[in-house]
Amino acid sequence: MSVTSVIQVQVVKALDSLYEGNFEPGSFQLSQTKPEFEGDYTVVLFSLVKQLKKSPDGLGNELGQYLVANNAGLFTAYNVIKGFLNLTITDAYWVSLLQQNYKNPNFGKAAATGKKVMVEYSSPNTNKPLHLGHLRNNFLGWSIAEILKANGNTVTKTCIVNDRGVHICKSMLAWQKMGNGATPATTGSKGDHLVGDYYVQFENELKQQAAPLLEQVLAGNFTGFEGEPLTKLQLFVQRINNGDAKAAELKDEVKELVRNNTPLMQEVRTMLLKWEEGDADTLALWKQMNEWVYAGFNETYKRIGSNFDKTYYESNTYLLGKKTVQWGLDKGVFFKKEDGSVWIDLTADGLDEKLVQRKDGTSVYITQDIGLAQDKYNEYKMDQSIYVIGDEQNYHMKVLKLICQKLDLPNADGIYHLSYGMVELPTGRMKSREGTVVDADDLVDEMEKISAQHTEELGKVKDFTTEELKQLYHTLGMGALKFYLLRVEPKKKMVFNPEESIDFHGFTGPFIQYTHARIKSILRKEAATLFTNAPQTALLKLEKELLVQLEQYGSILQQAAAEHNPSVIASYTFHLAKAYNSFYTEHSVGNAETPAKKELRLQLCQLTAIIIASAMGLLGIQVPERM
RNA sequence: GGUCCGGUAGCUCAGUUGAAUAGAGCAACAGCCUUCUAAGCUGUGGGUCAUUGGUUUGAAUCCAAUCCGGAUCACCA
Repeated sequence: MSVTSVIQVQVVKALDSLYEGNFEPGSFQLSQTKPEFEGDYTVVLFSLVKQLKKSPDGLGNELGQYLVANNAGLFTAYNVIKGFLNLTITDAYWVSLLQQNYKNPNFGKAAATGKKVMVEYSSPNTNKPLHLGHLRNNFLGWSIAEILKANGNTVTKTCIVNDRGVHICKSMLAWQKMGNGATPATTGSKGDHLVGDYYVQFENELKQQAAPLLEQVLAGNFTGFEGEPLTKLQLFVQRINNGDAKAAELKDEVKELVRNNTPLMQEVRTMLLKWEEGDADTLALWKQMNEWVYAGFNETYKRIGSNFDKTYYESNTYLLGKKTVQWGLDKGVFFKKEDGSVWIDLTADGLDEKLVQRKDGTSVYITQDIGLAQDKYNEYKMDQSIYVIGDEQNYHMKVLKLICQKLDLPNADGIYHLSYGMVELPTGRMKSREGTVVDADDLVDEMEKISAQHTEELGKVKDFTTEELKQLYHTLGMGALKFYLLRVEPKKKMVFNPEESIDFHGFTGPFIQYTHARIKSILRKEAATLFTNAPQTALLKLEKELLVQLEQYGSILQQAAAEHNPSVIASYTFHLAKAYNSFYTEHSVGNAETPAKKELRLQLCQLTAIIIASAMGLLGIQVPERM
């Protein structure tokens, strides 16, 4: 049980015996005492003052006296200042906590709850390599899965690979037209990059084809267009020419319509139809190119430490929602329009009418997602299903959950969208069409290079073998990168400036890794004298501050899981490392004043190292023995 | 236009279930290595918590309005 829970219980007991009323741990606030006051934890008295109609001073003193008198092992002193009751915990309590846990590798982690959770993350398209945005997604998904495990849940990590559709057909078509049979082997390119290059080539070609057509359309010549696109174009162009305030947006719409009317896009659509019909040549090419991509992805995943228990492929799941549509119609949750298309009315919930099946009978994105959600549940029967997806899909995920709830699916209430903000450049969003995307492989290379540079400058590991150095550079580079992306609250968008390299000082991964290496250096030297005396001794200020922080790890793990927020752990671990470093510079472990002091400090070192390694592990970050 | 999210130090961010004088890191400046790793430690300066009004003993935090930035509102995925 955490210290705060213990205190809460004792305060409730005290209140019950001193006053009339119904008290529970939630009746008052308990917080850590601010450093400028005497004490460890503080009861905020205002809510009780109101309830009991007593003066803050009177209540504080009565409560403080009672607590100290009746909990000799727990409280040693109290003081009351302006409605705050500051309580000092006995050193004996802290020391015994340390002694019981200093070699417990599972300190802070919860026992099994029997709950099953699925975390879906990464979910790449197979037409281009992973970029910085995917990294945030991967790190978040992996980390939240581990955090949930640490809280006693059974977790399944999954990935849905978007391996079919217009996007991959674009790469396929460009490769057919311009590839001359190039393969990763003949070009020496990583498979995902090779396929991505053809995607870029397609987009360039498309741009060229669309440019004269766009000019023609903007000049009012709509030859070659018919039906709905024609009506839209005529309207939009007219509005642009009339100086509409939204001219820029309208022009984008026009551009999109024009692009879709080019011969190249016709070819892509033909190819997609062939794929759907099962055309052998098309399927063979599709399979071949996807395999190149998977080989590339696997290399990157291995490097960044992403892994999945189960991988779904969209080509296998995209038809799954179809039978649900009929079922939803039968239940009266969906309705059919005259043209045969199927919809759900969400206007009562403040949303719109949403299409779930096209008039031609094919299913749309949301329908596929409903189908996949059912499929997942049938196989895993999980209590919660977390989707790590960017915030541009907030609306989509809201709709998905709502539809599942209206269909009364057993998995519906467990759907949780872990939404995260985009990673932007100082110039704005990354745009693949404009080539401003920060490539994941390049970035990892860069981080390892910088790590090597720093390490060489400091010259502390000159005896390392080449292999050990390589490992260290990777550990440090990934530590810096992962920490950088995870230290910010997920839902906030963040800016990455490629000009300023990611830092290695201050609130960073390497700072914490360094702290760990420092501790290990001591423990290597002092291992022989470990723990022979009883470290019953009074705590110095910095010793206690460190210990108080160590104790909080369990609560931090709970908070991180409850909020689905790894940045809570990043923040905590940084503060812990800071507390350790302050302690370290002020007090010697090896040359401690007495043997008992030495042992106490060694135990502090040991538990700090355990928690740093554990916490960083939950962020997917390794900690080195030396650096 | 509707809905949602954000706005805190020069920069990047904590703090948002209301509570003591709003905190870190980076950058700037001043100190600290004959002693366990200086990727460290200690200190200084830096704030109209977007704005206005409200609720409250008490508001960065809750409510309302406004301003700024972003996302989304496809028979795309």
